[in-house]
Amino acid sequence: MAEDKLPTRSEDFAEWYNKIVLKAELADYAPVRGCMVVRPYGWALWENTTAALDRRFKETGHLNAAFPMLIPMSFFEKEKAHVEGFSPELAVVTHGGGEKLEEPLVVRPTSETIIGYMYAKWIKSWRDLPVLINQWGSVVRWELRTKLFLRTTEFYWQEGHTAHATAKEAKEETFRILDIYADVAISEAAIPVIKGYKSETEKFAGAVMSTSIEAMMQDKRALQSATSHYFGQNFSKAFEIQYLDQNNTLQLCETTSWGLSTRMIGAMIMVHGDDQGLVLPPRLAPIQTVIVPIYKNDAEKSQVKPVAERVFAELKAAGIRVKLDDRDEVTPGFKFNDWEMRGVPLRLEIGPKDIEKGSVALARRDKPGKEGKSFVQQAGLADAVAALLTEIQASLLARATAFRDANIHDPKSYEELKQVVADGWAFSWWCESKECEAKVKEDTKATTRCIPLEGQPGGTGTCIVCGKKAEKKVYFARAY
RNA sequence: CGGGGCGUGGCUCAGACCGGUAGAGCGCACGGUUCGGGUCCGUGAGGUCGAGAGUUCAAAUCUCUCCGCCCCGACCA
Repeated sequence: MAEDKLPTRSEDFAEWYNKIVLKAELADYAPVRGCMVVRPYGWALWENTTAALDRRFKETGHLNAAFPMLIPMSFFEKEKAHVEGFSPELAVVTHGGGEKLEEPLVVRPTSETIIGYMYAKWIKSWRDLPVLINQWGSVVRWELRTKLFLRTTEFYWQEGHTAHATAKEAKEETFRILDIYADVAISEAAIPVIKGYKSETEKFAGAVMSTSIEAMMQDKRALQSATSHYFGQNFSKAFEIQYLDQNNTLQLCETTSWGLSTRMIGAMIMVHGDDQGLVLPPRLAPIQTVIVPIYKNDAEKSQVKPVAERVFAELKAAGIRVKLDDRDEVTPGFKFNDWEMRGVPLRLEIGPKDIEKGSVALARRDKPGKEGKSFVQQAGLADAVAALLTEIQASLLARATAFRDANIHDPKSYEELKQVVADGWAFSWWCESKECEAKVKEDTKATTRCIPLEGQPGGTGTCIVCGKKAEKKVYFARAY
């Protein structure tokens, strides 16, 4: 099986990533260009992520709905920036039922247009506002270069679309959702993300303001992990989303949209994984604890098996996502490696020695080797396991945060910036001009990731590129 | 679309330069053996050699065309 081993992250990070996705059976290549099949283990991880998000959306008053995946081509032409942004990557249906269609239908790359159309129909009065709707589904974008989970032709996501009476409310909504995204990333996925504004060049096609959460991968590249946009009246003008206010005056709505996709799975892989394979955060891991029974003959098996089954039942009853690996055709050593590769946070071993001592052996995925190994009594095991899972979750976040902070630099000169973004992020004053942004990209391939909402030093400084006065500091990094 | 690499059982690849009727390891099935860190032995199933055309008595191998995949760049959640 040697040739099947993962390359190490330092040898070839891109190849390590591809192999891990395939080997851990998160996803596989589909027979369609740039598309992937999300396999059950990967989908379970996504479902846990979506559940965490969906709960928060509902707690903040949002409702789920479903809109068509086919959108009339003409809808895209109604908002100038939107069509310019998306037309290069549209998949278009030209035939239906054997006949050429009068108007081609676009396979949705995002649903602002068709939802905007419906909102225009539904919204008449100030009493109808706000409209807070989310949709779970998939979209298609004809990307030139794809990569499993990070950028596939079709990808799964949620897209929220809201309409409000005032700019203030719409902006509040934009940030409310950004906070939810950051909370899910940090407290569920254990990914320390940075919230911020996108620059003019990086913002969404048709947005007045785009915000995002940005995460640092282990190769120090940045991954935009979710976005939340404020549209002002751009889409309400294009689709005539209007309402009568309390003074019987016709007003345009203020709208937002926001999305988080299966890309988040890619972020988890690249933030936490190690050379053994996946490392999943306990809160989202499909299997939180795997039990590996150990025996070398039928006599031992008959002793070990009932205990393993009892422990399994206890953990399950305690609400822990637990799996009992009772395969007879492979050895315990094989199972250890197998579940490590699949990122299960905690392994629980039960063998003859444990039966004798009334104990079990625990092995933490985040701390391979002796450091993460412990022995605990079978009595009160569920509490001990739950506590350990909580600790692992915290330790993953702490480790990722330390890594991120160690790789964010504050270059003193443009020359130094060029050096640091080759293998890290730069946090620098920037005059917010497109020219300076373009120069950095040209010289280093790094782009502005976001102007962070928090952690601005205050006052003013001088732009790291041109030396002119700058109001804000921005992150420069190479992005996925 | 530009640059690079690659298409041979499920996977990783050998065979190609020098044409002669397809191999290995892993995986898979079955039997036995083993089991606290990727057991070992035996038996067996499994291949339009990416596709098409051409050259030839004969093509995985030579020629041409096409298709697909991966990596790097432009586009992007």
